[in-house]
Amino acid sequence: MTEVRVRFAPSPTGMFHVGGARSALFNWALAEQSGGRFVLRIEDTDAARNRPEWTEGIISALAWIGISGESPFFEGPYFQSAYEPQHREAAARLRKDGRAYHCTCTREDVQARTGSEHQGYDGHCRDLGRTEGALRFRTPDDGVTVVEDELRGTVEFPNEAMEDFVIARGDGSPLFVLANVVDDVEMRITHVVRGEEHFSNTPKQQLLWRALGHTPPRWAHLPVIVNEKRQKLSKRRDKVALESYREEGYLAEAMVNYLMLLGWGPGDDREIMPWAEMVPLFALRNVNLSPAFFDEKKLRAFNGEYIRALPLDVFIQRCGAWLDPAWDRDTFAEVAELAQTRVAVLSEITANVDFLFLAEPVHDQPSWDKAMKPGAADILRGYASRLETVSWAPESLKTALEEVGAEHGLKLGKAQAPVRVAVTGRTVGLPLFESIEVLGRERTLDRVHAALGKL
RNA sequence: GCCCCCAUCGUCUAGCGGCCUAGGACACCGCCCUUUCAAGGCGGCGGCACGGGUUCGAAUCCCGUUGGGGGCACCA
Repeated sequence: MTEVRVRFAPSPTGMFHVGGARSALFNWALAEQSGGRFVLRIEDTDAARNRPEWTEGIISALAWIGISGESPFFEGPYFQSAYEPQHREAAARLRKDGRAYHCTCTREDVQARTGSEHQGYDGHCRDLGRTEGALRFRTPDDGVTVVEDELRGTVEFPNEAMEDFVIARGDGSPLFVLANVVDDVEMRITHVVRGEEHFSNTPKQQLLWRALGHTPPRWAHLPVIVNEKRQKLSKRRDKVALESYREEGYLAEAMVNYLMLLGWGPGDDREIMPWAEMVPLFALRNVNLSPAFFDEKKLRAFNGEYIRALPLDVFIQRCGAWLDPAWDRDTFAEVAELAQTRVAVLSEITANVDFLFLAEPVHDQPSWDKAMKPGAADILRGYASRLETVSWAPESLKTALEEVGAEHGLKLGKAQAPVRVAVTGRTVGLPLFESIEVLGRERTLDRVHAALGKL
């Protein structure tokens, strides 16, 4: 059995996005489960739109989700631009074999002749024996081109609807459709697993594979990922950059897990599943064919699951990047466990613990108004006086506030509100008495008095 | 306009002719727990787009309709 060689071929024309990540992951799973190879090829032949930082972005984003040269299944990255000689050579060969011909027609010429902007090229230059102009591939006039897609089965494309397409520009530079095929041939790709947006190109590419004297690979076209409006995710419209999710504090493990579930499922009732368990289960034939909506809410839920599953020390370490470097890590460690069930994305850690490190709690007027109802001053005054002498532990701090509340006919739930806002600045947050314990007597008293002064 | 694909709760999916009174997850709504908020537990809401066939039997197979999506560059 020949080795499975899949590829992922992004073009560095923007931030690496979640759709690409899912395609990469599916390919990665295929390579890993079969002991094959995952070839990364950067299609950098559109100089006008490429930028080196996009290339770096792709590579680092892939590494983030576990796809990198550290794995024996990884091969590359190759850069398409380096293969231009081969592309030109292939074009020349097709020309020589009579499979392609030069054409000097402009778009306007063709439209003028066909009288329609929807009609494709009319084959005008086919037999004119031109020696310059764009190079067009001669497509069959009738019959059908049959594509065997791993997900959709046999699909027939009428050749009548396929124009003689351009494979090289007038200046001889190769076009995507050609370069892509030549590279795949060159890199001995056995399975082309890519987004559905490439499906329409497949009959053309298959014709090219054959014209070049090779057996086409197995094709599999993945459904696209859509936004809430059911349209293909767009870099301009939608939040799609993997990097932005990373920066928000999504864990790679959660992202990988979620992405794998877009269009595919392990088959049982489990969803939270580590990569290693998914790999042997993954199969192209079980991939759904309809577009999947990228639901950030669900991603969030997954991320929360993964965060909670983290050992405490790992959680503490992972929070590091989101905490102000000036904030004391030992202090943070004291409340980290309490925070762990309260953050769904790591960036949320800040709002949970900032009160411990800031000179004054964050100023939040709505929270203040909500908590400082009439009677709040009595609670704060009463609690302040007990704070002077109470034994400094959560239980006694709690009892003290319960007593103050009781004096004013308030249950703890009500009585804690003004104290919480005075101490942390917010109406919601970590358990109050543990927070106070860590904050310390002096600072707590200062804050309660400060609040009293503002009332 | 032309070519192609797709169709199970709001969303992601399980289902691959009888195990389906259609299962799970997210979201949403209750209740419990509770110092706030989470987390956790329990429960609820909610779907096979429609119409024809095939079959003893259809969410599952076929056809049509409708609805979505992708593609039609001297871009990748």
